[in-house]
Amino acid sequence: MPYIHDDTEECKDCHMIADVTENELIDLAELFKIFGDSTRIKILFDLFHGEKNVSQICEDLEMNQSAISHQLKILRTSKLVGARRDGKSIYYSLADEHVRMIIEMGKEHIEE
Amino acid sequence: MPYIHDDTEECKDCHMIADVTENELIDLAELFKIFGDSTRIKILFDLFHGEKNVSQICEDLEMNQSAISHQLKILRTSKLVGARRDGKSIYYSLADEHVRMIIEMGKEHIEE
DNA sequence: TCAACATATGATAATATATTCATATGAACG
DNA sequence: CGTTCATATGAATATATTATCATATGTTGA
Repeated sequence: MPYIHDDTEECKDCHMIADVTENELIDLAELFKIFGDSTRIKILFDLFHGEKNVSQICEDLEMNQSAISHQLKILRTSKLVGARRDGKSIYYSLADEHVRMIIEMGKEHIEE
Repeated sequence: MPYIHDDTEECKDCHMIADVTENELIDLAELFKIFGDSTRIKILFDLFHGEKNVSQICEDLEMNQSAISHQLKILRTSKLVGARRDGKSIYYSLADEHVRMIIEMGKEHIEE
């Protein structure tokens, strides 16, 4: 695979983005996969408005609590959202500005 | 679903990105889903270097032609790549700069 | 401590997705 | 026109993913 290298050595054949290894590409696909589900993207979008607890997210998306929790776990594991406990509730929020930017970027693409 | 509206009317409850409808979010997830497969992202990445025909892509990714063609069809349908025929070969290329930017954005997120 | 509430988790079933194999289409050229 | 090369496509299988149901964990306050 000429342009996808096993390590991060300088590539003799190409000069653009030869520093991307196969594993990095797999990670990248993994990241986009997280955004590629409508429930998860609705959750992320819901969190654009600030932090929310699980019950609020369930109400907003009109979905059952278990489904939401399962997806929140995936988002947490991928470090796309953060969580903090306050009493019985757990509040979720977007992890960083990248999340916002990636979504905005996709939005722009679609809106054309 | 307070923050996800069925139409694009002005929202009374929120002021940020209330112009996103549920269908737009589904489209957005659909777009990210395309990037969320390692074969497709390798193809897109391969095309960063300029247009290539199917055989070249197969060689670069070390994958069989049918698998590549199936994924190219998905990329074509989603308008992420363009295709032109030259004799017996069909040359594929990235459709626009957004594709490049979305990938770069994800790459940045990962590299942190 | 126990009941009530909020959230997480495991198992299951339904659905979606990717790859492979076999074959079809389509172009070039003798 | 028939063969060869390049690509596309359909069917089948294997695998991954999601939502649901039932239940577990953890927190609060009586």
